[in-house]
Amino acid sequence: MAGRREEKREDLKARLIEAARERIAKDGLANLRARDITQDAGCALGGLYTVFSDLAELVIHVNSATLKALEARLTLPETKDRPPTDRLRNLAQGYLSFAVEHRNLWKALFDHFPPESSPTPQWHLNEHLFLMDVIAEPLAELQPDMPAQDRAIRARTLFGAVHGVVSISLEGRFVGLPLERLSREVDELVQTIAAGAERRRG
Amino acid sequence: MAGRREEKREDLKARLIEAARERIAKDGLANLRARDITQDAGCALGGLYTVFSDLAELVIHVNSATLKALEARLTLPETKDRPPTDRLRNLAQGYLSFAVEHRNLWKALFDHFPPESSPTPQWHLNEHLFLMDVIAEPLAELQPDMPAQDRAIRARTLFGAVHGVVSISLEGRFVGLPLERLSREVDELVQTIAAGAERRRG
DNA sequence: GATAAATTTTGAACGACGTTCAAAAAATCG
DNA sequence: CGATTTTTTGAACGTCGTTCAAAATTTATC
Repeated sequence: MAGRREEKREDLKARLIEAARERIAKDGLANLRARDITQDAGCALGGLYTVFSDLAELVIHVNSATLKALEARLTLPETKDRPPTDRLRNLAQGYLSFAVEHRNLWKALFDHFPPESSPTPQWHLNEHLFLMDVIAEPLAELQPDMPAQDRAIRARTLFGAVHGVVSISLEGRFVGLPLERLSREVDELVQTIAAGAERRRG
Repeated sequence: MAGRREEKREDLKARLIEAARERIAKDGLANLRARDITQDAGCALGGLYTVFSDLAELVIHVNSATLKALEARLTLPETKDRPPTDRLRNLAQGYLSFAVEHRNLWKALFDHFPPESSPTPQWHLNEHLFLMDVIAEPLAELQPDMPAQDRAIRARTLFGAVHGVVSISLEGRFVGLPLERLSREVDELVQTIAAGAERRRG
């Protein structure tokens, strides 16, 4: 009967994360309430604070799950041996469709700012890095002579550009575009950047 | 003694906006408190609600002022008659430096989501459009044959790309870049996109 | 200028929230 | 089974945005 303690604790933790995940997916991060989560998870209000230090830490675990789902979506072997530009285009389209299909969970990735009292832990910051890696790989084929560090920075820039176009559209601060048109804009952006990179190669 | 009423009302409104602006600039949108604002503005807590329907509406007025400041920064006649690509590069650098110099006010532009009960008014949504216009102008020179509507969409994409790169960096979700390097990434991104646009012209 | 009526300003009070912690309940041990 | 430790509970606290009856002030009337 050893480890039964830890097991129950992990079970509660998982239930809380799942409850929070569903609430965020349905109503958005801004409408997340500790009382709703604990009710859904079947524990008392205080139970949440026996597992997490605060609500922000729970949200980080939800975001961690979202990042894993995004990684799964972006590492499908779909276009394993296509030209690097096509692989980048595919990544961008995958990012766009993930954002559209899981809008609230995706938005929570960027809308959540933990209080200064408990900043984002390093393990979660590191979880973002796969994004850079999946982008850097096709980039390496496009510009084999670029130093790895420059390539990492360039991957970040490419991600930022695609992410910016997607989020400007989905946050609806400007006039909304039909998804079809947004998809084309993203695709042309990636092609343009990829062509620009290739042109400088060698 | 006519209009004295309206005058006092407008004065209180201005004091509240300025107090909120200073609080956001110093401590960020997330730390904005109605009690702090009214104390700074020299009125009672309830006074805020005689002028604005809620705190969100006051924030919109602060964001309106920030957008006007950004517009002023981006419409300096600095590079009035330089090639269109240089003008785009200049706009991007101006956007970056504005974001760096007024980080919290700039962040508030994108972190503020009014509740569904009182969505962003049209007049404020319209205030964002100058951004599209200042970008569309050099784009028109680069691709004179592109239909105006396509150009408007393309301007949005270009803005989104630059904004994304800047915000990914300044929000510190990934490893931070030295400003100098960030500036170069933005510049090369704009040059690449501009070159890509020009290549397709005619 | 005194008094009444209308308007503006005030800040205590309210409900909702995240968080805490003493007490109750449950599990473990001798 | 009683004693002791551990876990779970939810009432209570402090803070927040917001409201609104009452107080203060301004305006109107004579």
